[in-house]
Amino acid sequence: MVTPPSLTAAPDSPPASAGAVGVGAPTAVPILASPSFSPLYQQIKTLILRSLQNGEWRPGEAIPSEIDLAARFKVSQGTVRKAVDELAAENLLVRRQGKGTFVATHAEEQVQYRFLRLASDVAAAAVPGSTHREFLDCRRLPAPADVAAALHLRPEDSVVEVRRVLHFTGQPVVLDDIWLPAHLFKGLTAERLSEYRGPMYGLFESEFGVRMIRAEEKLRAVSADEGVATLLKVAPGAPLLSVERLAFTYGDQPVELRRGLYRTDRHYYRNELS
Amino acid sequence: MVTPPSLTAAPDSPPASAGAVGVGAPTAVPILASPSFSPLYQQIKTLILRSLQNGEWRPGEAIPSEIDLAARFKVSQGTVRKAVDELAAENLLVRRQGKGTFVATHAEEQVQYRFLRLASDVAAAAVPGSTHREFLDCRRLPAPADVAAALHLRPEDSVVEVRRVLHFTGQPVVLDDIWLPAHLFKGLTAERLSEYRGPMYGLFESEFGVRMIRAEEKLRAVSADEGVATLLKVAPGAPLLSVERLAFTYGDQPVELRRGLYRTDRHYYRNELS
DNA sequence: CAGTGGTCTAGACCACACT
DNA sequence: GTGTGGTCTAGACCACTGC
Repeated sequence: MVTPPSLTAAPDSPPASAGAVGVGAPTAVPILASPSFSPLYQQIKTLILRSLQNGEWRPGEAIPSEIDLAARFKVSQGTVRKAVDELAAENLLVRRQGKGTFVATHAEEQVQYRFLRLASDVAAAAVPGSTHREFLDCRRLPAPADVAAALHLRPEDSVVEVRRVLHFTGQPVVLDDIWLPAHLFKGLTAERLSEYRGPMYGLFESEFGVRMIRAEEKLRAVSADEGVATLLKVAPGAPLLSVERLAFTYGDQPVELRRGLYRTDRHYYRNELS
Repeated sequence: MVTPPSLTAAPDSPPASAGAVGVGAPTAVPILASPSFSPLYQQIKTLILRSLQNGEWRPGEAIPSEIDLAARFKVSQGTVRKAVDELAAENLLVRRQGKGTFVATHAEEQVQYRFLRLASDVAAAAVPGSTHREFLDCRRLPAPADVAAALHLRPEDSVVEVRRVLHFTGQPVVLDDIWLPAHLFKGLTAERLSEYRGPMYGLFESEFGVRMIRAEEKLRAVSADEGVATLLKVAPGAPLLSVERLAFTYGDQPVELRRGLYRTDRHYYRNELS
């Protein structure tokens, strides 16, 4: 008999000082959040996540080195490493050997358009050839019921509604309707959207401090109604790919609902299964 | 000066005995495949992959314990662990604490329909409610040019062509045309397909030794032609989701081309972005 | 050169599953 | 209890980047 199973409270466990708990002896003493066991590296991961959320490190910046983090959390470098590994696997951090570990961003070089899965039938490269964004509308309005439900808003909350068209090589391909919680995006206008160079999520990061972490999409095939047909320059009734996206920021909080209609006569939506 | 950079040939490196290379001293001595450096755990990963491909361990079976593998490859348990971790992340292996590490399979409990991304608008659960598979056709024929190209076959090779309809809760939802290299699927008939309980890829594993590892899909919206409309019980011209899948086995070898048409009036194709 | 992430080892202990 | 994967540590060395 040593310790009761699945409850390994250290006899001399110190009061939770800064969050994580150190080890006294050469043996690890994981802190226990109570009945549910949580490994040390998971707790470290949560702490790093919190710092990311708090904006302690901004997108694109380097976070402290593993050695520094290990000292700060009073754990071994290997434990920090495992936490960072998982955050990198979730695309929240980016490791660069010899340089450091950086906060992921949508507003950067290669990994642009992380969430856009459209590819061209002809162009070998992805989409970014000659892209043009046309913003048709940007207004504040009370949240429609379905939008409020998806974004976890109250019926009296308001949202920003954006409508835009994406053109590739001169052709309209994507029509997006986008809803954002108005209280998070004060001052968002069609003009600022038009002026900004780079992906929309980059602007959201730098101007509003809202970082898109992950998203869920629901795809369907639909027929173009007349208004949509005109905007996308297809015949009424033409088949379009409907992509409904719910995007989340830290803590699985939904912060964007997007309903897109894609022309798929010259492009396709690519996906990888494994 | 110790060793020339990026070329760390061990002075006493033994001839590649069984594959991996041991360490003489308490210090690791990674073998080098030549100019391109490859960490030890990557080499171990390749060796495990080879054993999987050779069928040394069958789908669903347990592979040797980490300790055994470490002894076999003459590396530390930690190095084996990292190799296995990556293979588990790629869904080739499944770790089960306390029990062992198992070869992933499509023919098993929960993880069934790993590659089917359809979800129902109503049913909370995924699809597997009341599913019925109807096989319309299964024949051998010379590979059409596009199919041959996708599957890396020569024009004179032949393929097995399968046509089937998937029904959920009594309704036809999916029409699939499937092409398989005939030389890998000798003896595949509509009857055997109908008799088999469980996912098609499960039958491919157990009966033909072909394991689907990953797949690429291209999605588009299309209009139903008359033949398809009849089979899926929709109006001609109705929008359908077109899903073209190329599935790969070990070594990125393509072994299945599938063209699916999905009704998306009561179901949708779900996807996760991160 | 120093600093960063990346690899590897050896050993201890914990959580889980079976018998 | 035994054996499995899971966690944690400490220390050594390697590879890459930039001063």
